[in-house]
Amino acid sequence: MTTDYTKVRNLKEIAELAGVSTATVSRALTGTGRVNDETRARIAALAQKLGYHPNIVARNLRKQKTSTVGVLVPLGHEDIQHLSDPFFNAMTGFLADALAELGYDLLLSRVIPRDELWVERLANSGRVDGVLVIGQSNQFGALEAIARRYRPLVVWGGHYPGQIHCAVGSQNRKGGRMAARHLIERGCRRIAFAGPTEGPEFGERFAGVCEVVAEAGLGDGLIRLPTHFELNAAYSDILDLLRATPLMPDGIVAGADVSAIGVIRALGALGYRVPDDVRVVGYDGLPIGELLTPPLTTVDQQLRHGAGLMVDLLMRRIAGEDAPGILIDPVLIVRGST
Amino acid sequence: MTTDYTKVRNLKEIAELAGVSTATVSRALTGTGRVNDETRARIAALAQKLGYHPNIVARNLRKQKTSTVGVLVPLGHEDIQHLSDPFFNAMTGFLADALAELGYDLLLSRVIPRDELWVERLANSGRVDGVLVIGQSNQFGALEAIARRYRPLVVWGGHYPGQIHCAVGSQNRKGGRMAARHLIERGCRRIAFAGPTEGPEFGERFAGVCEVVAEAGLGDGLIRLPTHFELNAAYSDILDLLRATPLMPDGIVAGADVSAIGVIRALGALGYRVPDDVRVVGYDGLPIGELLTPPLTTVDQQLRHGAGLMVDLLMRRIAGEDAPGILIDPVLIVRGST
DNA sequence: GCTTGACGCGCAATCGATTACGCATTAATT
DNA sequence: AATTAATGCGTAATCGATTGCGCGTCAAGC
Repeated sequence: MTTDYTKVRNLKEIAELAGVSTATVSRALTGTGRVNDETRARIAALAQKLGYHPNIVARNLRKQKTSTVGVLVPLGHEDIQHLSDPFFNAMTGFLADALAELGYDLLLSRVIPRDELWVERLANSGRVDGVLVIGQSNQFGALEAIARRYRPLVVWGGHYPGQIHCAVGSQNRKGGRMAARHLIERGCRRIAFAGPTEGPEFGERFAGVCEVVAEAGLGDGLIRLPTHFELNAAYSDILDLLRATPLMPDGIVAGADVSAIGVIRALGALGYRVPDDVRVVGYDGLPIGELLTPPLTTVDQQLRHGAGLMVDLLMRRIAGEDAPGILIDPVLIVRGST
Repeated sequence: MTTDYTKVRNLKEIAELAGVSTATVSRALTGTGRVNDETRARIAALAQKLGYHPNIVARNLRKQKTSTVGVLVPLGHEDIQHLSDPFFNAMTGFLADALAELGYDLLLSRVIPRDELWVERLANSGRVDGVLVIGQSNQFGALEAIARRYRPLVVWGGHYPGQIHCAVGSQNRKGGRMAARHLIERGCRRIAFAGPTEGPEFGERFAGVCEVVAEAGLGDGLIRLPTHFELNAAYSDILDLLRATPLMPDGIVAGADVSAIGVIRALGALGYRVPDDVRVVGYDGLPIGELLTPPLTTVDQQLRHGAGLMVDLLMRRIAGEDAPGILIDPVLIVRGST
């Protein structure tokens, strides 16, 4: 079958060529409504021959439905942070897989939230049926406000008392505890937490570490190493902090795998060996952790599973159901870095 | 300022409340056309107060322009291959960064090409101003046909004589040569190529390796280890192939970094040490290569730069210019695996 | 032979915003 | 004072597809 590729722009042109109305062409091509089989076949053949593709924008406008989901990455104050960050990357990849499975497309938008409206601008733009947000960043309040009036919204992040917005995430405090306990079991006595301590998720992880350290009677040895999130920034931060610290840690919990990589590099640069001199635990369970030198012990948030849950919840919310959030049980994966 | 969030759905409602026509509201909010300053301020305040957001779908339909770029990942016959593959992931991340820089959004669509229309379905859907395709896969012919009638299209992939579609990629044959030459300089005498050999890009890389091996008079030692692209599949493929091969290679060029990781794992599983027993070179220059055990020597395609070029070319093509493709000079990054 | 209903299809409204055109009103010009 | 120009804003068409309503035709039912 040859294809003509005459410029067929819309239904109307096909309708004229077929000698029917646009309504009939629409019904014939979408398979809805009653159309004579012969007519339908004729129209379908014509459309195929002329290389016609429906204008999805027009369809979306009319149907008020898009089969597209928006994915937003709020960058908070970390302006440097890129979408190409391994965590966001892994997450968007998993989300894309899960959405593709259901025939949904993914509209990716990086946002630097300046006002309370950063979600709604996309949500109410008519371009998406629902919105997924990766990370609560410093936008917890904004997310609460938005969730009150926009239902098809699912966030990757933590759960807090009275929280309104639907979130999927791991039990951060528990994860923090697991990491700290593991280090103590390995014999560490001077535990440090490295990474951002702002934001609800990091804050909880840090809190979990604090609890365990205190319970073990090692409170005096707790060292706080506040760093940026991003790999290179974390690297130089930690370098400075370790040089300055009066008390060198023998075990470090990093707030994220990406930070852990920075930590391990900095330790290497300062001549410390991992895990011999200092043991390091990450947090996230990124696929690359397994490939590192040494392979990274980490608190696995099971991101692929989490992405699947997010999409599942979102679909139920798009359908009108008031699906509640879910917490994932973190799993400690012990590898070479401890 | 309090925000009401009465359900304001469209311009019309604002127009009624403001006592003006929708035309005026539109002009006031977009800043086009002549509107009295006072009226404009009044309308803007009202819109802000009521939490109004324009319906972008309607705007796109009317303006025939979307500020959105489609990114397509053709999966060829590799049905297993996910969007979460590190290569696609890195690439989409870089593209997202470059597009965000220009205020464009990214519509991600995974495609399994069944017919010649997989690009046009998106291109002519009215949802995007242009299309980026990551990888030529087995769709070279289809891309040629499409490029003939759809201009705002840029592909990541190779260049071939008479090629019509605009592509950005590295000089694959040259890259293959660099990798092979490096192994020979390191003393390797039995060179293997591991990875897919189908598809234009891999084919050229393989060809480059062949040339150098032949020029060095080592043609008899050339070993071909055809594997799948994906990490785990490559791992098991290469495991079988190495067990079966009569001639064990002492240097392996992998067609891609992802394949290289599979190769290194398989070698480890069989008790070979890298680089002591076998040296391995990857191809791509993925960020994770640096973090591997051992760090991966690789032919760097400079993906971030390439993504920037793709976006740049696409913008020029959207503007009507007939921008030609560009080839990136690959750079050999020597690390621990050789 | 008349009624009923299924079928096939067209008419026209609709989704929400943009914009060409034109009509008043007011200000500037000679 | 008359003419011209600038300003402010409304009317209505437009982008391209979907769909409720209704009309005509033909076959089945009684």
